[in-house]
Amino acid sequence: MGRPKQFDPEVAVDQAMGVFWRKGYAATTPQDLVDEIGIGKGSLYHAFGSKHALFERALERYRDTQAYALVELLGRPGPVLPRLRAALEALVEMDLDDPVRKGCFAVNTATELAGVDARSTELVRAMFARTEGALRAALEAGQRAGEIDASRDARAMASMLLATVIGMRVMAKTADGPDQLNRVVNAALSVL
Amino acid sequence: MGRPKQFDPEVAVDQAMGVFWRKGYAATTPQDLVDEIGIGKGSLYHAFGSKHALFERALERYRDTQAYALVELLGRPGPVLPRLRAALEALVEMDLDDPVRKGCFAVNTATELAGVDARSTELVRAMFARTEGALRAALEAGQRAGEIDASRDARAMASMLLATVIGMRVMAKTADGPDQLNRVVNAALSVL
DNA sequence: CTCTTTCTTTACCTTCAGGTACAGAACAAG
DNA sequence: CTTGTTCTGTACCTGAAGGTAAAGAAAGAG
Repeated sequence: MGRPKQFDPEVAVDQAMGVFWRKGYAATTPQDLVDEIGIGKGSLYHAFGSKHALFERALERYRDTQAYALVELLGRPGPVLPRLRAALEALVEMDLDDPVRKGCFAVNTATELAGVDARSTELVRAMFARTEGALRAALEAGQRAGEIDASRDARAMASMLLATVIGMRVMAKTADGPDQLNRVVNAALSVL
Repeated sequence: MGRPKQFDPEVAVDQAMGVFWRKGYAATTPQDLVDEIGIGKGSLYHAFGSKHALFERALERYRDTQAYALVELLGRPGPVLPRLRAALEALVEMDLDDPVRKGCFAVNTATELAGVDARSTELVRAMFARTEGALRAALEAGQRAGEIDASRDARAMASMLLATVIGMRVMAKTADGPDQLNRVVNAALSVL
């Protein structure tokens, strides 16, 4: 009962995610949010409580959509190396094709809020850990299939690949062309 | 002539760098700056013009001290691989020993301001390029000395190492112990 | 057709960001 | 010892951040 909402909260969180992702937490104002979502400030605060609470929901949404997509892609069946290459190339293409170069929301949040906001820090840490786990699982599958030298430490390689991916996504924000990032992808895969 | 300054602008820029590095650009207020530097707001604006101008000077100072230190370390004579390991381990130790986990100021600025502030973006791009160049020079020296397989593409390895270093410094902000980062260092060096 | 509940709108509030203005203080030149 | 110049301190300003309050609108319950 009661008056029904004039907007879909899930959609609103999605739109808020876009703003926070583009501008960062501190630089995003309530005005930016209501402009993007298209509702009044009253509704915004009635539905979400605070800018910070909405940010958390946006970050969770990122985890459940974007971050999950990478994990899912890595977990598919079939040969590992081509899948890994496809995943990295897809990230590079996504990042460079984006006209505003938002990069990775988790990485942006790590640099802005780690140590400042415990909940956000934890969400980012968990996303990193999940990605690392997916990389490790893929590498181990490749080792079992004989695609990858089984004497190498899959866990260490996964950590390094995670660092490489994170670094790439930062570099995508300043890179002027695809060459640098393509070199990273090729070098990273050539050592497995 | 005229009244002499009561403070050393170089020192003030250094202190400002600390604040911006810790909190980021948007989250730093003029009040934070005058509190840290210990001068009045009048002096602050008289000496530096604007928050943004001071930020640029702080970023340049970072380049000339911190970023340069890494390049210098990589450029020293002697065997390359131990030097590379020492450099990476020093970064990890620095990042983890820092109680506020500031990470890398250039990386933080890349994620916060790339695409928003052209001058800062360019400064960061230049720092990345310099570091990449130093890595490449070190790798090529290692190849000439027979320490590193000369058939490998030094440029691509340098790009990958740059990405790895950047990624490591982001991960240092959320990592709860040194294990993950040590794995990254070991894996990165084991593939050269 | 009222009552209750939930949402929307508009207005409003407090604090502070980011910066300016101006009067006075500290120098050097002449 | 005045004059011109640069620095300092205090006061002040405008706008907006982040959020609250109150009144009215839209639904279902009975």
